[in-house]
Amino acid sequence: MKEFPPKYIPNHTEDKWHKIWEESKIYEAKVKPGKPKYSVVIPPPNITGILHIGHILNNTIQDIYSRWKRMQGFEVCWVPGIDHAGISTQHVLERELAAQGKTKHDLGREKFVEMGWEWKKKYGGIILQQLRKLGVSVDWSKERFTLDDGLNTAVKEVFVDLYKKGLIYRGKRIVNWDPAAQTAVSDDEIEYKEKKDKLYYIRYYFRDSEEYVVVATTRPETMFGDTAVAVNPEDKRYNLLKNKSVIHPLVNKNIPLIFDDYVDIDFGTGALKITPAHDTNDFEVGKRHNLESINVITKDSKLNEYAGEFKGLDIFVARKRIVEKLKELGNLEKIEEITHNVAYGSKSGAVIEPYLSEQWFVAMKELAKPALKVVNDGEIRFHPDRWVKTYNHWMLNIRDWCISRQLWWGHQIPIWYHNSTGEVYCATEPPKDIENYTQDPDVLDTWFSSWIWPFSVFGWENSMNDETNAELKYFYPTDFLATAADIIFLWVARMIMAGLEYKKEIPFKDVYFNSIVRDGQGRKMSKTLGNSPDPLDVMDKYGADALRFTIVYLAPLGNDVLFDENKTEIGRNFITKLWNAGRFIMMNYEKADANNSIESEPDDLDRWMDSRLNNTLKDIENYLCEYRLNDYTKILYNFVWNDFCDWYIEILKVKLLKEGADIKGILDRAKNLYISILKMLHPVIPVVTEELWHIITELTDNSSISLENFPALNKGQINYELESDLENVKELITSIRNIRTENNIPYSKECNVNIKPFEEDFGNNISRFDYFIRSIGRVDELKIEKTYEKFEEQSVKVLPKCEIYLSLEGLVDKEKQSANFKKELENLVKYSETLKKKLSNEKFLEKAAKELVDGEKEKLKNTEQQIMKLQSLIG
RNA sequence: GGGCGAUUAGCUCAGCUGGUUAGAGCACUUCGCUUACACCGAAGGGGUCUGAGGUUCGAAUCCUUAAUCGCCCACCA
Repeated sequence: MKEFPPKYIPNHTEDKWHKIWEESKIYEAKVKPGKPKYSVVIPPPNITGILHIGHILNNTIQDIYSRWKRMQGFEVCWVPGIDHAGISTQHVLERELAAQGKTKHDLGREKFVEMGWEWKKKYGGIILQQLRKLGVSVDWSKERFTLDDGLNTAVKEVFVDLYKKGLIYRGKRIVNWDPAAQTAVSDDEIEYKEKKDKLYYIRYYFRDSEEYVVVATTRPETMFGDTAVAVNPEDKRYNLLKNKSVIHPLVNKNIPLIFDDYVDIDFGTGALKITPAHDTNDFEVGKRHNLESINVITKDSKLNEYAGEFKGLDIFVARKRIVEKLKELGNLEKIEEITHNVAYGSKSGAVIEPYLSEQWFVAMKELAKPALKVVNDGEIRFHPDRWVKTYNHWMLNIRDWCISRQLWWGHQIPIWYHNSTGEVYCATEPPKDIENYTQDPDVLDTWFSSWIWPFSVFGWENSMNDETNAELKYFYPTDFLATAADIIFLWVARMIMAGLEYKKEIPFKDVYFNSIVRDGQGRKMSKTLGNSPDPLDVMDKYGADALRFTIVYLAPLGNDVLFDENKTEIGRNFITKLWNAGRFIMMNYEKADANNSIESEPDDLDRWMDSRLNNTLKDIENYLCEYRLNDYTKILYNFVWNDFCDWYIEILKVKLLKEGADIKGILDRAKNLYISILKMLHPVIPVVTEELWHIITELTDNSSISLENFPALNKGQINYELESDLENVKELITSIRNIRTENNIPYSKECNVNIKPFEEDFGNNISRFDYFIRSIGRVDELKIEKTYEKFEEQSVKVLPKCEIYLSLEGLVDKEKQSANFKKELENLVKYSETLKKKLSNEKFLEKAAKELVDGEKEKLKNTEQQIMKLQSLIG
């Protein structure tokens, strides 16, 4: 027998198994015709990212399903990878250059991109390295990068195809401009924050008149782009002013007063300046009234030549100067303090400017239609399903997707312009006479490569290789996607659209939106708050399995998780308990050698445990199918701790001590149960179960529990009657212990106990278990008989089906006991009254199910019997 | 402004399609080194389920409404 280590040392064991698993390539997936497959693609973490607690939850969930399905005989393929994260990475690179006093222009595009690849080589895989610590069973041989050659080919193919279908077009639109990153960003990359600001009321005078209209603005610097002042046509105040013009306060020009429904009569003065180039709504108004759009701000948010004397000033500086000037000129009516939402780039933190520019767009309406259908028809299922509503709302109001970014790091748009004719050339390869063409300098939004992730990772490059690619054919569509709900539009919806467009098939069947992890006070984890514990530290301190178990245990489907580092004790303590249970079983084998007893048959206790095990197995299957992962861990936690350790092992101790016990037989049965438990737990705590399995089975090769079969449900072993008998026995034992505690009887002292059942049947039933009532109840003599006369020195407890008498040689605390009786009696009387009331209700008897009524009658009978006994004891 | 979710013991949460004298873990109290485990064992105390209406024989569970907290979407100068 191998030595069973007294303590589990996570770090060492985890490193060992992670290495063995990776080297023996057991998680590499192959095309196996005829064998069912289960495939998952990882949500590729950002190249610039580092592991946080959210990743732990997300990847543990994927690992649980991968391991579970693998143990159920599926060919499991879980593809890892990373995202090139356009804006973030460019930001990091530029910051690095800035530290050397350089800009990207000093390097030039080619060198800059090279620098990106160098950086990727050096740091890009950090997060995947960190993920290895978690013990994920991904197929490392299939690792992909959203900017690798294969992805690049696929991205170009999709772009060209959509362009040829007319779904990609170029247009001059107001986009969200990030002046720090100097690129367009999508709506989804913006955060709104409340900010205190000033609202400036400015007079626009009518020509040759003392009359004026007042408009309010928070951004006076854009007024050089004003091309109208608008009021609502229904607004009586302005009725008489049709066809009039006002004078621009700073530029000597007329601007028309126009009438448009968009203007809110009740807000401010009811008049609004229209600056089409710098506001989305103004742009729409401008289009309706054929107004000119004048862009007055440069890409780096300075005023341009339209601003006259203010040209070249940063907009925030210009704002102050312009206000001063307006004051001088007498055009400033007043300034109000207001709080409003301001848009910030979620990556750069800079204030986002609405900016008019040429960008590339994907027309989304047609792509969205089939994608809506598959989700509403249930072909793709969301968990929890309330996200379908959110999805529908967005998809029905979908807007065209701005896909061009003015960056260098990313997939450059496969568009070339003829140098002299300006003709547009779009193809996956450059034009032959490349010297006459210039490629569009922009790159594609990062999500343009992410949205084809589920099929591009399997080698999809174009519709041609679609047919011939065996991996793609076998593994697509994938089965499961676990992700955070905040990228439902950015990523999930778009993957569905791309999958349907290019594979004519959904990209995944089940989507699990995992919880958002918050800190102990419910605050979002954030760098600035410093409330996000480093998962590597936590894993180092408690073990990766402990963290995995804890985070899943705490994460209910659809709700947030409040995570505190010290909560990891839940998982750590559980693992220790599991470890020691195994250690106990193995320790006892030593005693088996000298033992020459005959083989024993399984007894009621074994049958009870088999029943509990299969019930647990049944629940596990349901929970995992319903994506209730916290329930999966919870039920195992309770099963192992309560049923297996607290009762089964405790009773086992008694059985082992019995004269002539079949020690080996008893332990073998326990060991088999324990191995089943290890397998049931393996998906969530892979390393410790692997280690224990090897110790227990004494396997020394590189075989793995993760390749074993998951325990199969045997419904025939479920025995509710026996389980309820055991519940009664447990209640009896608990009551005996209770009496002992109340009378301060030391553990070492055994007592004599008489159980007086109200019914013969009950007595017969429990007398089967008398040997362990005696031993774990610390009972010397146990009598179970209906007729028993009590002596003086005894303590009594009345249960629903029997009385318990415990002899005390010493003193019985009679006062305490009768106080207890009275209290109990009070409760029972109250209870019996509610039962009586219920049972005397005609309608209840008439309408409620028969079993329910009978159940209530039974309860009343028991309760009244208890009451009678108690009364006689008091009296 | 629109939508979604939450509100159950001191804390964190279970309680699925209405019928349990409302459960768990942590914390708390009192014992306890007993053939694994003090990261442990035993026994206990503690809540009427945010408020108000309603449906029902019966509601923590369904409906209406209010309050509080949180998230998402839109954004009015």
